[in-house]
Amino acid sequence: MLSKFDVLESEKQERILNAAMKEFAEKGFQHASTNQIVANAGISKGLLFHYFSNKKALYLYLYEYSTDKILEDFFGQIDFGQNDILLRLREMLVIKFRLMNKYPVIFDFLMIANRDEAADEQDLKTRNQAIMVDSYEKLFASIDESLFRKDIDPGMGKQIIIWTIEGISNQVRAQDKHKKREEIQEEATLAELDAYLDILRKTLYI
Amino acid sequence: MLSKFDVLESEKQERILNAAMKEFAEKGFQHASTNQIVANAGISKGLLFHYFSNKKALYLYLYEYSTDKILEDFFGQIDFGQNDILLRLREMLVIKFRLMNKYPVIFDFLMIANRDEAADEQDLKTRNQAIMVDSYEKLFASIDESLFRKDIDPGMGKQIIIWTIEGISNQVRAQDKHKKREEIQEEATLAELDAYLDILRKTLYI
DNA sequence: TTCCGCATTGACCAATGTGGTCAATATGGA
DNA sequence: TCCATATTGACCACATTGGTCAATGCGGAA
Repeated sequence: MLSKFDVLESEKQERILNAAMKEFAEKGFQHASTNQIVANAGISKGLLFHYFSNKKALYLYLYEYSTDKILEDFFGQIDFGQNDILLRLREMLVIKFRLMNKYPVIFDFLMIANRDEAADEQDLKTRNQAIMVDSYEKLFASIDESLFRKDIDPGMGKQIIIWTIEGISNQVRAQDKHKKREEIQEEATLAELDAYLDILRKTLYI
Repeated sequence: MLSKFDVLESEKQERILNAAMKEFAEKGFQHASTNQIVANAGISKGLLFHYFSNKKALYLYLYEYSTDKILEDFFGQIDFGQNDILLRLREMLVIKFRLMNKYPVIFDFLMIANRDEAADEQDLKTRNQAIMVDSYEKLFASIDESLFRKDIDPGMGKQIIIWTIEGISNQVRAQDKHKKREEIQEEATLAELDAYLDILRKTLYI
């Protein structure tokens, strides 16, 4: 059954979700302040507790909501037929940009949520962690190792590629935090990414 | 003049410094709890305020202390004559390991301290930031770009190398957090690092 | 043994902030 | 006009905060 929150106009919904995720991501469950959340979301204290029965319910809602989003968007629409790791990772970064645009803190929130001791509900957590790890492994399991130069360990080659793309991704996020948010500049970043992918292809592949 | 704190036996001193840096790194200046710090350090509340007049004085002490350590150890003993970036970065990682062994949270603390809005004392902060940025640039300024393959942009080549080493470094730190701390295993990690450096040399250099 | 001076403790305090409630009000459609 | 729902924010009991200080522990000198 749909809760009162689920039928909100999506703009207000996202304002609340983003404010809450940001607060939890910064301070963890225990030290996150509902006062801060309502202030950032631009709603009254009473309204928040009209939507969610208490702090923990809000947290769990966020957790399920964001894992769902990630699983659908991120793992759901990857083309597992694409066995060239360079192209597959490029695809992932594009999806990540789309998500970061809509929920700027969703990845931060999930990262700390999976490590937060205070907010247990262990079953839910371990279940989702298992799914995540599983999908993550699948992402890099079936890639075509024959593309690599013969004198290079393919596992290490993969790592270098992953770290490079993480580096670009983090660099974008850092820039983005200091700037006034307009839109994450996909085009410019993708051009940069492609330049790096060219180098990696030229050097690591046959 | 030496404060009461400076003449403590170094074991106790480090216990207090590490406890305080950890707390500030986790929660930022405003939300860090002196109660937590004394609990983690295994001393009484009164003793902490016997050494430091208040929370801010403790914070500033930590800030100066750790920037000093970094500037001395990290930037002070790098061989700027070594223009092969691969070798120079290897050197830096070794020094980083040594520091992380003694002060497991020193880098975390400094990273958040430089961004923390609440604990200003802006002059001190901007001064040290300037020094850091300056040194950081010097670290990568004089490297020998002629070592790179002609068909590779040297700036991008550098970045790939830096990101790879950051990747290894982060991976070690993540492992280390989950393990019972004995010693950060320099040997094993250095062996792994060298394997990666081999690949990078083979692929990016002439 | 006595005594002194410093190291160390933790109960205590006013102040601030917490998650959560609820009676009062705004709002918009019938 | 009226009602049901959306929304507010003052309010509460309670926890935690940074910081104090009278009381105690303790090692060495006499």
